[in-house]
Amino acid sequence: MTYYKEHSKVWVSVDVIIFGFDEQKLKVLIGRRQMDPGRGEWSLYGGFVAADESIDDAAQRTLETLTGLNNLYMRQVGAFGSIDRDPGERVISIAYYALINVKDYSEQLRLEHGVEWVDINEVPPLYSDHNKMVDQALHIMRQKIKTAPISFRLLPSLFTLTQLQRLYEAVIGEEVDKRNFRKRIKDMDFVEKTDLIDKKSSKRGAALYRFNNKAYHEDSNFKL
Amino acid sequence: MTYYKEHSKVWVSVDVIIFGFDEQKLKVLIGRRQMDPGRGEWSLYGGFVAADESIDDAAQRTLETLTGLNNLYMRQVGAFGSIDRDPGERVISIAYYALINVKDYSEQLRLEHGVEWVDINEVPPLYSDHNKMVDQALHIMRQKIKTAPISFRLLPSLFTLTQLQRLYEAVIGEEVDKRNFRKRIKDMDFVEKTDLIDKKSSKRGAALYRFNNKAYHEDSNFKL
DNA sequence: TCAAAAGTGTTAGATTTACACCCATGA
DNA sequence: TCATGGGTGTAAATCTAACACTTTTGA
Repeated sequence: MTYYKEHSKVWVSVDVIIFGFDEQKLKVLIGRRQMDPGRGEWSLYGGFVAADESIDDAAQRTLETLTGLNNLYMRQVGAFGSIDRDPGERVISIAYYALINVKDYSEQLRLEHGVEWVDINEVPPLYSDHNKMVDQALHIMRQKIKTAPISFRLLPSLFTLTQLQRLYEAVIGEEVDKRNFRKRIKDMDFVEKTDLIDKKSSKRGAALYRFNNKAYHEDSNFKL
Repeated sequence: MTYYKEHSKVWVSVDVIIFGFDEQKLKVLIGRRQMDPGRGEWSLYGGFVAADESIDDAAQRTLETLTGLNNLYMRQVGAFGSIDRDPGERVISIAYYALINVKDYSEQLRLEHGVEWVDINEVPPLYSDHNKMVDQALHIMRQKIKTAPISFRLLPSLFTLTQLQRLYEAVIGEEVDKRNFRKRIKDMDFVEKTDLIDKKSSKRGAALYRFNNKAYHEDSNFKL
């Protein structure tokens, strides 16, 4: 195939913006770069795309290496390809964002990889164009959370309506009216009230709800 | 940088979904592939990303090579990276969509490149994953046209409200009410009525409008 | 007993939708 | 004169937004 050979190849990597929700805050997982160039700078977690894997598989592998989890919600953000975005060599990177329930992430694995949850509103300057990636990922997620049931990927399988509302507020960055919010949730038959009570958050206790994915697929009218 | 060398490089290309509006139809520009593999198959127009250009520049260059135009609206759709998406070699491709006023595209250049406008509803099977690219581009454009003034990139600088409506209908794929549509447009002060009359489309003649980009940026309330 | 979070309806205002006729003109 | 596309307003229905008090219970 001499046709291809006229052109030059480049390294392609993936970078993953991992969102989590904890202590009423939306967080993102970052760590100090362990290698040159940029050693010691705050950075997203990433990896190179191998010759024998798709970019989606590379992202999945990267995410699983870091978290030990392989069934997380993940979507592409886009490709980042300035010539000198990587100070070492020409590398084109494809960003993905993933959603995780913080409690599902083994503290041991987190420490082993030296990554930390930082508040989305307090992200420090990151290596290369990683801040841009985070901004774009957040922008996409903000749209998505209004029209698709992704909130439940960030919460425990049982959650209270207040938790759901706090998460929603943390993502869109503004507060919403409690009664109006609950009204909208009650219209969604696939968010089911259980007869379990959460007593951690209040003395009175709050009803625990569950997302019924099957019911959602039968009648997916989602609108927040 | 031995760190990079542990990994393998791949070819990266760009593919451009060029949308145009003509004869009340939304069209996309495709041609027969001139090279192996896939010679003769319908395909998007694309090109390889060179070592010394950003992916955005590669897309711009590709678009300009094909159209001779360099100030078109263009946005990234996303990266496509299945292992065997290209039957020849491993190539990761980044798709972009561009908007063009069909009248601005030199017929001579079009013929030289052997590309054709086909109705978005009649796109034939395309090379590799190009149909998927077109679908995703269209999906993004459908969202975008409701919240951003991109319609005007597909129309002549002077246009009638009926043209604008037909374009909008062609993009979203359904008809809308004439009076309600015009009401919404009249609320946008940056769509300015000129005192020119278009006599081509009707005996009575229709007022020609113009998009005032400066006025838009001063007060960008766009909602269709 | 009181502090703290859970839970619950109504109303006014804004937005959206549906709908039908007259106008100007060239053929 | 008539066929064709241009142009215009109103009313009902729906959706959205604002708003405050009672309940439960552990400390």
